[in-house]
Amino acid sequence: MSVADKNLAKEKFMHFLAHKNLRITSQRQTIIDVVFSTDKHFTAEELLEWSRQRDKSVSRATVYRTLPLLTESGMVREMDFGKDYKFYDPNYADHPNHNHIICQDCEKIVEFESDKIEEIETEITKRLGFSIKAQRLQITGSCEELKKLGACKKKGC
Amino acid sequence: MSVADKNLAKEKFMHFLAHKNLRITSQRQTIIDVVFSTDKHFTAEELLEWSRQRDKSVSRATVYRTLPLLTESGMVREMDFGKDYKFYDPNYADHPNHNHIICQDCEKIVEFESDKIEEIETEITKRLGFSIKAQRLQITGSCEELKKLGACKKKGC
DNA sequence: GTGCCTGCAAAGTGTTTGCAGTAGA
DNA sequence: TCTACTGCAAACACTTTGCAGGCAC
Repeated sequence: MSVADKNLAKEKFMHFLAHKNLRITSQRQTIIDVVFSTDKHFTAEELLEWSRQRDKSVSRATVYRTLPLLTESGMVREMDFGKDYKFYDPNYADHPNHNHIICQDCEKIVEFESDKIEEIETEITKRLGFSIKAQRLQITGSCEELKKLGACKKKGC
Repeated sequence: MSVADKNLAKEKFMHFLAHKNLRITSQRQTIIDVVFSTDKHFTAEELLEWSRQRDKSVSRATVYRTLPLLTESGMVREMDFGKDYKFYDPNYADHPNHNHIICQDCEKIVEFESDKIEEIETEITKRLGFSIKAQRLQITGSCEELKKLGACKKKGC
């Protein structure tokens, strides 16, 4: 995702806030700057840490209160791999149809797209009568390092 | 899943316990009976409730300590839909490749199978070099009742 | 000035665990 | 007998919330 795209997403989010009569406080500004300056997937705790590096006054509560706004706006996607904590994906705005594979050891997350998912959706709609709101294919597996070495050197790469 | 299949799964699980030198206590027996007498997906809390109806002495701790054994044996599958609690699927032994669609209102869960998922897995393995351990395609949508009435009458059907 | 927003700390929720007594094999 | 197993309650980890003061607009 290019810098220009990132800035566009950021701007859209600002509009989203304005539209809902929500204020752009300095803490929110910091959090937004952080989110829209990375491609990395992150956890709430990581977002707090990164934000505090720029502005000590950002609190855990504000991070947790801002994350739902980010997901509601569609600029960030929440991901749940069945771990205790959730991951957030800041690349969602540009690629709303991608899915994820996570390494079971180092938790490296790789994105991918596949037309076949849409095909499955069509199949489901016809067969079961559900209309589909959201779909997420989340795959757990071994990255190449884990396969070769039996363990990954660093976590959360 | 037929009654015969259920009993087979139950028997397999007993073997699994015996093989690991684990005991069949009366509480475990109750939990096992409950699990292998339903087709329904359930939560830990529901399993506790149902078990207590048969035997008051079953505690929450024992339920939580037994669930990992059930999943480890392959007779039950753990499912995570991003809700606070996990669901467990007792129909996994017979249909190890099925996936789930959950209604966003009443949380009704419907199972389905599709060859396309395997195709996606093959694609991933080739393209990204990951080997796949587990996959969960989780679809959220509206069941027919929700589509027609705008809301579902009962939750957790 | 209005009321949304903040940090703090306490509360909440699903799940796990230490302990001392219990019971299966 | 020998230990795995049990219930209980406290502990846990992540997330949410009540409150009193603060700040964007």
